[in-house]
Amino acid sequence: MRADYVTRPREQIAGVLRAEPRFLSAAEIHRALEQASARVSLSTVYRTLEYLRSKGDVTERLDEAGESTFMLCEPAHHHHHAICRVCGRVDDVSCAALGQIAESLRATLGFELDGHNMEFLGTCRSCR
Amino acid sequence: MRADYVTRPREQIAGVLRAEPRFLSAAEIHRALEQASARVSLSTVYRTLEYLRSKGDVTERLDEAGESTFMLCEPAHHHHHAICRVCGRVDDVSCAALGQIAESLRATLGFELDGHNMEFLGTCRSCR
DNA sequence: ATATTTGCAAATAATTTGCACGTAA
DNA sequence: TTACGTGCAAATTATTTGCAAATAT
Repeated sequence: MRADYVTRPREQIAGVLRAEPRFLSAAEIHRALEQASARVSLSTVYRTLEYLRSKGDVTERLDEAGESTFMLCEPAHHHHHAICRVCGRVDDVSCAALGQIAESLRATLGFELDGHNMEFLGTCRSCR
Repeated sequence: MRADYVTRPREQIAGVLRAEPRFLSAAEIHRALEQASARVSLSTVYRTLEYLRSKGDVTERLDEAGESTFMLCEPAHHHHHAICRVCGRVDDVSCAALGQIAESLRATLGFELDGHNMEFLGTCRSCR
């Protein structure tokens, strides 16, 4: 589970992700494949998602229930997400204010910031 | 699993959380109880953590592996956490800049913000 | 007295893994 | 040809649940 072989399951899974720009669980992807008459095993879905994640093509997110969900999204430029609670639509959000926050954490807590997670939840423009 | 009965398991579990101001998994709490010769079943740990969470006494966090972890922390005033990668120590961080972020999301994306998660990771003062 | 909590063992559910077979290179 | 990927079924792991016995009120 390392080399970049181009296989049908990998293409089909990438196709589902490309068609649906929101976070999907392995089971949702598997269901989408079934509906498209693509016979791919659930284990292959898991293995392929891990492969894509390790390549940096896919972002993983733990949803409220603790399930892993995935979305095509190269994190080349570090950024965060505004996730619509209604439709799941995801917009990218940059983190401009982070420098100030890092400085404030260092000054008030002596805390050396080296990573962060931010998520914004709400309602997107088309769901209002 | 609702009423506020004061039972020994509940007191013992709260005791472990009080003694350890960082996020602990159900299994870690269970192990701590064993070491203190407190015989409490793992299911009771789970049920009690859910009870404390529903009361608002405990905050739940999904760690990197997707496991649930818990910490005593009434979210009376909404805030976030600076978590030390070395020792797990947690400091509270307020979210003062959120108003501006909400305004910016509304203006640029038409996104109506109604919730957010932020986590800051790094090294605390005593672990540097 | 009686409503609630607990312990235990069994059930779930998401995810991972071993292995024989299929496939891309 | 051969290293890698896939499918299947079984294993693993965190978490939940049913129920009879114990406990708090």
